[in-house]
Amino acid sequence: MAKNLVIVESPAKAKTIEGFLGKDFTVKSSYGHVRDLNKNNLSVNIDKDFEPEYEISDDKKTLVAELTKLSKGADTVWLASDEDREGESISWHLYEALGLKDKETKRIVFHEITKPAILNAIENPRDIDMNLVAAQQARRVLDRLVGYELSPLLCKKVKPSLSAGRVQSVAVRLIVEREEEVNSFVQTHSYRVMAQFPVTADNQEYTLVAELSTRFDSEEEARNFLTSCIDATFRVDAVEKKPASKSPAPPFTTSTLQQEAARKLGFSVSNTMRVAQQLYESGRITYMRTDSVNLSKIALGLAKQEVTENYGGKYVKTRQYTTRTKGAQEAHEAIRPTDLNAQTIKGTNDERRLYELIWKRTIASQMADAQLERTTINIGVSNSDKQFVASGEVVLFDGFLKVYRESYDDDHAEDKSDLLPPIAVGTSLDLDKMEAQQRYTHHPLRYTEASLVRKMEELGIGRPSTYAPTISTIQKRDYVVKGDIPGVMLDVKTITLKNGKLKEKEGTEKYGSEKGKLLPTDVGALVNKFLLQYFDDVLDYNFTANVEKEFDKIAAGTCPWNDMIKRFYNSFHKQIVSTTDNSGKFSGERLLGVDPVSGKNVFVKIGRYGPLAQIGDTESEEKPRFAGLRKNQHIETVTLEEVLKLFDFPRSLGEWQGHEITVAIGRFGPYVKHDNAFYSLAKTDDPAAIDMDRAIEIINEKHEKEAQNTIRVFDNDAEMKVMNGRFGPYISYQKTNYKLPKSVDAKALTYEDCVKLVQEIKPAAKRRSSSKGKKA
DNA sequence: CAGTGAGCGAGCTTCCGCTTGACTT
Repeated sequence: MAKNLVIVESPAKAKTIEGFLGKDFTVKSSYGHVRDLNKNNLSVNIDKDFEPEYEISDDKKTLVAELTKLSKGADTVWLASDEDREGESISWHLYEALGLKDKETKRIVFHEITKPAILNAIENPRDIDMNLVAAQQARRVLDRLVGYELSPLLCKKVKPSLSAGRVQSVAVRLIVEREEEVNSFVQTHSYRVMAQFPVTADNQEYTLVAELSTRFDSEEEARNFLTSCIDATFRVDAVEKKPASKSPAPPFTTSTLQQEAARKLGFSVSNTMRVAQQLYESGRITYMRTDSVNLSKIALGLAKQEVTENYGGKYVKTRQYTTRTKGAQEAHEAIRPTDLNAQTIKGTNDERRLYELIWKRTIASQMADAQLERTTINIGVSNSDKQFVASGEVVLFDGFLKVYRESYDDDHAEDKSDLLPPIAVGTSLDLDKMEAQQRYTHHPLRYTEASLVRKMEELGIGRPSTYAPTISTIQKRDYVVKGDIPGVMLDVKTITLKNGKLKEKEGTEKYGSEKGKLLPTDVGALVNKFLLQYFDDVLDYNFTANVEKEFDKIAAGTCPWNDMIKRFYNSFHKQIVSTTDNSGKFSGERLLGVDPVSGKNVFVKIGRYGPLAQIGDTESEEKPRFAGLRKNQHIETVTLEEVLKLFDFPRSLGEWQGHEITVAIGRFGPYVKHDNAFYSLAKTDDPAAIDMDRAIEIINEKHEKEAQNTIRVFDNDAEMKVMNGRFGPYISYQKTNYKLPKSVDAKALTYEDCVKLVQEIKPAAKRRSSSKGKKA
């Protein structure tokens, strides 16, 4: 057995490092944390100074046993987890879980995975920093207390199986408040005036496009100005040229990679991370969960060489960036190609595209500034004190722009590089055309996944490893959905002056359409309202930043961790108790009006299964009638008329093949029911308009599809079927599914084969009960 | 996947950060 055991966090890292060290070293991975608080209870002993009760995580038991065995046979165990709060804690948990001894344990750290860095680390070991471990423990306990006291309260007061936490609840708040900004936005309009002047200079024809420096509030003012311009003359009053330079963006961190991959490649945040993980595991890029913009010396040297070879020496500018991100821990390098000489790689389409993006960004970060010249031309109007302004930009030296240009969320922010004609002050200009057009102001843009990540990073909320999971959590809890906003058509008036005459035109233009945006659901909005009302301190945008300052004090050894937790918990727990005792159900109920048929009140609110409509008072003797709202209906905006229609279901269509057909709206949308079987309507179907013919069509379509997916049936047993599904062939037997191994030829199975396979194969776990099933 | 919704109350859920595969109909 090797004399030395090195433990790092990631298996890919372990493989690389093993190559740097000699045969006396075995390098293993802990796969992240090995111990944690028990998932099923609080596991923090409030009465014993908040002592946490740790246990080895279920999926780490065999790993810990293996590492323990290896450590017993080694002279020295090198704990080489990351150099940040979580990494220090991982080392300490390993120390505890493996039962290590001080004498034979050494703690080492490195920021880059290079041979010199590793060897240097081995020569400079230290002890585990228990202050840093305490800071992590405070972070862990705080998150557990907040999450496990708030979530049950939400379940009780709002709706079952909800959750709240330091990070997710603030993410939801951001989305809810942005939606409120959009809804309360008051749209105004103004008239923008553009003019075109033909110019001949250096034997070339140009069209000089200029915008009036002021806008008009009313149509009348705009018309008056254009009328006054019929007899006006135009003259160049000033030409100003200013040199400018642009610097490249720093190399990628997790957050900036997610943003750029979304803008340039259209990737979702989780797709970016999945593809990056593949690139990392195949050794193409450095670690993809990082908040650092730092590049290793080796990388800087390689980049310089690559830039020089491809573009020449004057394009080189070696730079080291410093992070400005709140709470960055910088345990890793920035995300970069491991081999900067490889401009492209082999792999899937997504892998190649993401890799090229990373390569370009890294290379560009080590290139010279772009040199520009910005020109502004002011054009005077003879009978007005107003001026037209034309501006343009010329690139004198492209520098890093040769390789890479960062994108912006707002397309309008892209710089326009109109080429302006060389022209002297005093030149008089002929007007070709002038146009005043109605422009509307735009509401703030809703968040995309990627812009939410940017905002969270700005607030210091969440970490590189949690951005993607947080986004999926708030969608899984149904606080937020990803969707499109169609926008509205607005009337746009245009007044044109050409050849000394005014012409007017009415048109329309689409405003406010958005794609792939995060939208709050009724539940999300209600939960946010509840939390803001009773726990505004935890929902505060600065809450995380403030507790981070306290964690820093703990890490510096100037404050005991449980003192900090006690201070927080005393007031927090009081709020929990008083809210539990003093507040009633929080349902967001809204009275829409009176049902004309029964004369009873009609409400909408959040029920046990989501938004619902209710006819009749809850307190009345007679049981109220209920109906779930449709997906596109919202508590705040739905009307009485729309709600009443929901009570038209279930609706009978008559009898077919001896059984009644009904159409109804269920949990998963509208459906047709026949002979105890359910058939979902197509998205294009209107449940109110379904007739007998269409219902039969829907039923037959589903039967055909099922027949197509059936590989084998058996005459002697209707419950045994061999089917073809999304994940390959499987046996369906007595409502349980059994996935067939690849070695089996599904078409050739006999009934006896199937019976045997059903006994051998572990049934496919059902998604819903999977968490429960594991435990039992 | 499938038609719930009050109230009662038993029993359960739930957090954030570190890591990968296993698994899904």
